[in-house]
Amino acid sequence: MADTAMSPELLSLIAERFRALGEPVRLEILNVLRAGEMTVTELADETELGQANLSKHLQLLHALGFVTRRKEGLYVYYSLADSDVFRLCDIMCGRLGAETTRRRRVLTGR
Amino acid sequence: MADTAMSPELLSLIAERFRALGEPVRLEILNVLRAGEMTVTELADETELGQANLSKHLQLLHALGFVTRRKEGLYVYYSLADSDVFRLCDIMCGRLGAETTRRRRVLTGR
DNA sequence: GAACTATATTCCTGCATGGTTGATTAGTAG
DNA sequence: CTACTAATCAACCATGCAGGAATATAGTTC
Repeated sequence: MADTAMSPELLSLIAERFRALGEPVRLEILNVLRAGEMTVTELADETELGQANLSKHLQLLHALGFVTRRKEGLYVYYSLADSDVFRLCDIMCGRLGAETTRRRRVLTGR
Repeated sequence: MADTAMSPELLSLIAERFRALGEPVRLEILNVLRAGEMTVTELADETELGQANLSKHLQLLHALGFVTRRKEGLYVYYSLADSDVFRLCDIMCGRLGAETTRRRRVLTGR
């Protein structure tokens, strides 16, 4: 792993996943799923998203491995694949906190 | 932090930061900066990006606290603000690895 | 002052993608 | 079989944003 390691392909794959999390509604979906597995309609209720729209987001999250699907009769149950998302969010939240202090330091004249 | 914690505002702030990393060229910029602080033109050489384009990406990365700036004479030196980005990428890479094994398991018939 | 360089900003174009609506496919119940 | 529901798919529109060209700003040197 020298300086300029990281092939363009790998960077694209990583970016693709970050981008998937770069949409508030998708984060919300994942956040709602913390409560446990849910059907699409339950999720639609919780998130106030249109069904088709929600379905598309779920396809994407599933394709990228953020959620798992389980079909049972008429229903499809979605659930979180793992807790990585929240580890990632925690780091981002830490950054937000740091940003605020930094900004305050600037305002108060260092 | 109950079930449906996470205000929409917070979700947006987090998403905004994920989205910033959801662009291959920005990841590349950050990756190149691992070698140490650099001027815009040096970065332009390394990344093969246009100056205006690069500058815009740098503004964004700076606004979100991923890089720091230091002006010296005519030059502006950019450098990584911290190593969070790579912690984040590491997690994503871990996910990529898991994905591959998962896919392989499916192909080989579980 | 003028001439030059490095960086930032503005404007424009094209593409990617989120959201909606309406069909379409699975699965159930009668 | 038909009638119904859940979920996905397809086509569309509107917005956002990456990229590039031209312009503007800051700093240097003469």
